Amino acid sequence: MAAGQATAREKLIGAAVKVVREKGFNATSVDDLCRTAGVTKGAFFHHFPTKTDLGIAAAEAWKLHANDLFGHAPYMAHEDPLDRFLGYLDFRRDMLDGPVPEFTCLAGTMVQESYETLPSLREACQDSIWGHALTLVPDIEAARKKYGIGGDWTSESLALHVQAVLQGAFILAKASHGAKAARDTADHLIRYVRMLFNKPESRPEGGIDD
Amino acid sequence: MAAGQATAREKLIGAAVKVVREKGFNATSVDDLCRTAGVTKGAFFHHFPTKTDLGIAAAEAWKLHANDLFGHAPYMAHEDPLDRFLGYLDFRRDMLDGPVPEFTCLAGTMVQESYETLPSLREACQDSIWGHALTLVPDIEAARKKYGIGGDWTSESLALHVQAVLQGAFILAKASHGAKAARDTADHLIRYVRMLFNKPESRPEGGIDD
DNA sequence: TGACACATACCAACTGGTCGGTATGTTCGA
DNA sequence: TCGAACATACCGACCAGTTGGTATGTGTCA
Repeated sequence: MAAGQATAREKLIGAAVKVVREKGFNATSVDDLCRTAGVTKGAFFHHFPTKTDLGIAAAEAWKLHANDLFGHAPYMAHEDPLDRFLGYLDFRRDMLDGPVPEFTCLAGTMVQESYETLPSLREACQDSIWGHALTLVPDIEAARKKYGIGGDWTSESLALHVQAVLQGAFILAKASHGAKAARDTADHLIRYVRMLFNKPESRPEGGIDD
Repeated sequence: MAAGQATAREKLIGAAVKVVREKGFNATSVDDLCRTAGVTKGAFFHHFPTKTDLGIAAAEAWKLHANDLFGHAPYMAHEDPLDRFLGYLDFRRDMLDGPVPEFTCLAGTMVQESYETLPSLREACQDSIWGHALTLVPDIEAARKKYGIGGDWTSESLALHVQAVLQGAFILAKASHGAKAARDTADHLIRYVRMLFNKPESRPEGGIDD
């Protein structure tokens, strides 16, 4: 609290974010988490009444982390709301590289294992996913107004669709142990959004290849 | 195999499909599965060397079930390949009703918990997802030829994109304990495919509301 | 200033119960 | 009478969570 180092609580949340994304929530034991965090079991249950409560805290931390990361990314400097939205999508597609456990979503992983059995964790995951998705709504809404885009859809639903496609991309990446299918599906998403806003693929030279 | 009733093996696979979709793979115990199937533990380990092997068998059965269900659905009667493809998408969106555990994907659920820890199960899940996705490719390919649709994408990638969006829709449904967000994201997918094929929303009266 | 009361952070050993899996039958049709 | 298909009883490992304790503040009042 006062000093500089991470507390046991923070170390445990960090360990949960890491290990749960690799093994899933149920397969991650409290001992796993303590070992990874470098703390004892006593410290664990001092800070969290149950393992589920650590999951909830991790989901909250995950949302804050995501909103901080994407809220301060380079593309946020764009003046145009559509440029910011498209910048977000490009940024997310370009994140789909490196080891699979490093770009997947903690909340999306945990909710699959908890939605019928751990209501409080399910709720925390929903809050994490929705809480991030809805940060996109103002830009989408502004872009629609600015460019006069109508259509039979809401800005909220498009923001959630973006998250859905990314979550689906993570599953393909996990299933195939590689990111190619995930990148391809992100490209389809980007193509869709550009079509919605009448702004088809613009860059004259893509540069990247697979 | 020979007689009429389901064998213990078949009952166990059926139980796995049901219970794993509700609770996840790791949270489902062998005793759970035996209880649900109405067989004993001896029967379980007579047919499957490990719990993982039942997961693998369930993933295979899941693929066969899906390909049978969608291969014989009403929309398959359409002559036009694009109508069949769009019929598939409508059918899948309309399935997003009723209890969440009944429309979600077994393979997508299991792969999240196994991709880093159980290679053989991960592979079976990939085979299940890809094996179903690729059944869409011939119709997509034929529709592109018939209507002269080009674009910088492959038919395989679109087939996988469809599965990705559905998988993502399932996660939104699980997170929100309801199907609304899932249906909305399916609508975005349908809108995208129609735009790709220059066939915007056609029905004069949707009929359904939320 | 210092000593007492209290709170926070953490620790190692332990517990009751559950887990996946095994060992050893029993049943029954060919 | 043999083997496949089951059933029953059981095992050691591991699990989430508990216990009783220590070390280190922190506020407060004589």
